[in-house]
Amino acid sequence: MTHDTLRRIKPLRLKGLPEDFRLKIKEARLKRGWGQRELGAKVGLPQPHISAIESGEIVPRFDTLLDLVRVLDQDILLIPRTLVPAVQSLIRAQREPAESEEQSLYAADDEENAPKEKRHDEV
Amino acid sequence: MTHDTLRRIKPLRLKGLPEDFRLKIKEARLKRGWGQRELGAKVGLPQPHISAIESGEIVPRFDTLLDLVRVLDQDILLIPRTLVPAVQSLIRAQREPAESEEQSLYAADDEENAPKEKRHDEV
DNA sequence: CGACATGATATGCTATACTATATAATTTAT
DNA sequence: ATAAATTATATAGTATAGCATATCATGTCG
Repeated sequence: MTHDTLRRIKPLRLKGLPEDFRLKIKEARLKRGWGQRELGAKVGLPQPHISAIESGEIVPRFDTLLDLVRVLDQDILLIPRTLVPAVQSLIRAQREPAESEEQSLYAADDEENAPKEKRHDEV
Repeated sequence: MTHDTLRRIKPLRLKGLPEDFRLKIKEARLKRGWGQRELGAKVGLPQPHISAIESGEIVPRFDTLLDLVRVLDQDILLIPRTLVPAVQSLIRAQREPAESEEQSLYAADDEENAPKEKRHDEV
């Protein structure tokens, strides 16, 4: 019964973390030019575990998730329901380039670190 | 700097959820006049487990926590670090009565439901 | 092509969240 | 003070997150 194979064409319903959490984590990781191994190392998790979290194979403990998002310069907050839309638009506003005629002088620069080239002989 | 964590003689360093999460959950529960048993029932957890979560004895899985806060009319969001202060003051603003000369017409009414009297012969 | 980096999968083991239940300890009400 | 409700603790079993490691598949680049 719980097995409904309604695997849409798209999101591939899994039972792990909410999709937006998974996507944002992965996106933030890639934006830094980090591999799963590198991210895992920073927080003390093995690469396969990062893979399992990002793919929704497992749902991590709260503290594990918190560690993860924090090395990605994010945080997890408890938000009253009525404030959720406001907070989300705040986030979106920062995310999007702030489209006006004039570009703002400073890029919306969160976690916008140079992907930092990595050589193959580095540990 | 941050909010000086007054780890006095008391708090007895636990490994559970962050303290503010635990306190806010408990506060929201009490505000509704719910006991641990009642809260647990709404989300399918036994009372001792709620106790363990609130007291910091354990750190729950993310999905468990999410279920919990949602029946308390709250949500958990991923916030970019730079936005955290803004979001927090948004929350505080709503929390606090908005102290001005004129009171606002409508109370800052989140989760501000009548504690709903309960009689002892009720199931 | 071959060397290498990355991510996905698999296995065995350990730690612990979670379930279910009972009961003690506290708090609140009458 | 007694009863009732609420919360904390205890025990035992199950499910699964997390750890460590190896391997496979894929992609990139020289």
